[in-house]
Amino acid sequence: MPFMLDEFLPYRLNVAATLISRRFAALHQEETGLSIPEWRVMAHLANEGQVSIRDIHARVNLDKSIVSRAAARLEQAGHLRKSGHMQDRRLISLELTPKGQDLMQRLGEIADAFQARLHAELGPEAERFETMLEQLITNAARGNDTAA
Amino acid sequence: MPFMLDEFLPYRLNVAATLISRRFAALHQEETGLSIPEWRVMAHLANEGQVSIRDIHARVNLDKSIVSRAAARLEQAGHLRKSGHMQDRRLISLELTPKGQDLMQRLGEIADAFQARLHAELGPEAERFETMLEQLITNAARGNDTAA
DNA sequence: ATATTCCCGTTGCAACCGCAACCGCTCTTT
DNA sequence: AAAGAGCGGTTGCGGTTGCAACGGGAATAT
Repeated sequence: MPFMLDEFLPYRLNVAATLISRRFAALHQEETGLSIPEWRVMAHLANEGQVSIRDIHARVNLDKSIVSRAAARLEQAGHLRKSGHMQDRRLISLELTPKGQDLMQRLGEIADAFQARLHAELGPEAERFETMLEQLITNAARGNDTAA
Repeated sequence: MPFMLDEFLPYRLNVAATLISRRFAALHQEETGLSIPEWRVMAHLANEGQVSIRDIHARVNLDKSIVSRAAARLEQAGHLRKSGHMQDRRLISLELTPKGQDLMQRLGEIADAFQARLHAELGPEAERFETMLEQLITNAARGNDTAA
């Protein structure tokens, strides 16, 4: 049994992730033009209100620098506004502009529809799937590496 | 319900994929130094023998150019050998060198062990999980986009 | 046989990623 | 209060990605 690449879980996860992301991108890309990092920043802002870069970095699995640059692009595009934090002047408060809120409103619907579609395709066991995915993430998150 | 990013399947798939890939990389990186594309090319060669670039491209979800460059690096490192195809001189035959075979031998063991470990962490339903993952992939593969 | 079309692999290029260095600000220590 | 350590965000840089264009080779049509 020489080892089969396409039965290898990491490989399949990667393939699934890129394909699904492409599908999703195809649904909103033309309307929004957002990249994946930009989309994540927007989505996080949409239900957190005022947030700093480091918060996003900690929450959505993106490097500081990526969040920083995504935010710069989004500000440039008029989707969010940066403002200084007054207690701690190192921090920067990010906040959606009305324009950004509108966009996310629309995008949220697209995302929800897509999510529903995926669930439908997965059938009744979609919930199980999500749970196990969660399992994988948390296991990997706290370095399950050297331990045995 | 403002839309929760971390219940969004594409997002979670992406996070899971990158984390798992990181875990796997940590296990073999130091020994092999292979990047993900390189690893895929090697793995495919390991159980296909002589293959052309386009075959790999079609099988392992990588752009032509990426396969081409990965192959160049691997040849440079002495893991594979390129040779011209004689029927069709457009094609290039890639083949593992003995050194490359040794590496894949070793790497296959690491991969199998990791796979086993993941299955253990997922518990008895790992099979179900794999099946549904497959489902997602095939659904996405043949453009499930515009079809309402 | 020649021209047109198509295919394979490589390369150019612009964008992006990840990491580390950096600068300014805050907190702690003394 | 001054110095040092620590934190937050940006920027520089090497390497990678993805796409489109290219050049050589094969296949088809006339």
